[in-house]
Amino acid sequence: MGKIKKYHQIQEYIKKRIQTQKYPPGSYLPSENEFCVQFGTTRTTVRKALDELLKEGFIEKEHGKGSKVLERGKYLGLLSVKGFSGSTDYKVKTKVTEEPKIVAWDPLIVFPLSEDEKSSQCVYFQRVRYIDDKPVVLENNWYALNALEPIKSNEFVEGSFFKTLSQEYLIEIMGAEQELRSVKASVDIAKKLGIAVGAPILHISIRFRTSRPNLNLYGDLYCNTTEYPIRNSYFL
Amino acid sequence: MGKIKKYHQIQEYIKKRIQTQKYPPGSYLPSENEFCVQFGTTRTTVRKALDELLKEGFIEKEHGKGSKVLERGKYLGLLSVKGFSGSTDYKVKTKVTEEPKIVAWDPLIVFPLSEDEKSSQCVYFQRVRYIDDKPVVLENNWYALNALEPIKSNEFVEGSFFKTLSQEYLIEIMGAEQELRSVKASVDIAKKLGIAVGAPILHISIRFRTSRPNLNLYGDLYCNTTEYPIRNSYFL
DNA sequence: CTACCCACATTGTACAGACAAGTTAAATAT
DNA sequence: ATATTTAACTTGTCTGTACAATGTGGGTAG
Repeated sequence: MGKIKKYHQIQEYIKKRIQTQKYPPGSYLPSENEFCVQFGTTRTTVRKALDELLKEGFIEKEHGKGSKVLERGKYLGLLSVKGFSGSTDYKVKTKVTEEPKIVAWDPLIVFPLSEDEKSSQCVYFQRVRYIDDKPVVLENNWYALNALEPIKSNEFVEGSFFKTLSQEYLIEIMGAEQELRSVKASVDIAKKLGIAVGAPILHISIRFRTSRPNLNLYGDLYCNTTEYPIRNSYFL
Repeated sequence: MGKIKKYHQIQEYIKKRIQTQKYPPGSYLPSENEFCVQFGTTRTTVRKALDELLKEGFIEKEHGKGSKVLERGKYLGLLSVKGFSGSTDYKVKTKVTEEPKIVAWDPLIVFPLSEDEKSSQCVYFQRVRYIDDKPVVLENNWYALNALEPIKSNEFVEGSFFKTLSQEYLIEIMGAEQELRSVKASVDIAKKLGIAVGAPILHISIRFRTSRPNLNLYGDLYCNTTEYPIRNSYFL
């Protein structure tokens, strides 16, 4: 029985307005009391909704001031290249080296696919990340065609695939699993990253779980960590 | 001004009893109403305390049943070797190769030390983790002497340094930052891990932040990921 | 004996109100 | 004009209550 929870309705309403930039990052939400009037409820319920958004990382609260909309994208615990998003120091560029296209699943993927996924075809695209005009990360991406249509790279919101998912499709990252290996660069990867064959490379296999049922994003990253190590931080 | 928050007192009371095994893992806490009587308060306040413990990962709640004490140690987002703690598949052993001793800070540490830490001496110990009797991880550890006394390895609770901190010193991990690099094995590391010199090795520099002010734990890990990749998962 | 139902304990949601504590800007005093 | 006080508004804490939803075990009807 899909029970309607009032706090959940409020939570989803606010979340949608954040995702669609009606409440842009950095701005303050209406006060708790204003939401009470708007939804005909009490602060207890509104605060419960805001607490959930807090846990999901959409907002932060400031005592005596209000609830501020956060910049989305610092996925807690997610691996990120040192300097990424702290983009003042480095110039980060992304080039799509293989446009999204429909292919068969690649056996490279180390995570077991669901039956739904196996029965579907697969959308694949490849990107290379540059820092200071030097290639640092080679990135292969896959997802099931029956869960999400192919998206042309020139339609990416601000060039970001994840931002596109959030703002255009209202899909959020719920979690991820990763496997990390240190390997020697193959000929192909060495060429694409401009390094020596056999140089030590960090290989990351990753599966993102999303808020859309049956949609997982699979990634296969090769990182040249000699100059730009991978960073990862998280807090409880 | 008495900034004592009632829910925080209850939260700390329950946390201490969990850490000292008065409420052992797997057991159920007293019901919310029992805590209400015990602390002379209402369910709203007790539930706030339990919500905090939920967020900290000490308990989980089961609708209609109660609040269950969780096994501590699956630090969200923490890197762990595949198979670690899922110890049914693999035999994991830890050998302390260098007993805790007082030394000067090692320049290997990539994180900036606080003034407090720099002015203190440093406790160092080294461990090697084995899976199926094969060495997989070489681990250097440091922390400031003025923040925590040296602990002999034979006093570790169940051989675990983190369990010792939690149960004997009531110190919890609050978060961590990591830097990951893929490097070639040096002569020393190759010997200790039983691999070829120059083999690709995952180098992890990590700083744990703890609930004790001024106490950070610094780690420097070298992982042979060819057979046992590093795993990392997290969920929102 | 089995299957069902019901009472009971537990957590989940929601309402209504009170006061504390932090922030800000307008009003006031110097 | 500047500094201080005040008032208004915000989020934080807490009380008290009611009912809903879920899990458990015992009693009852078959």
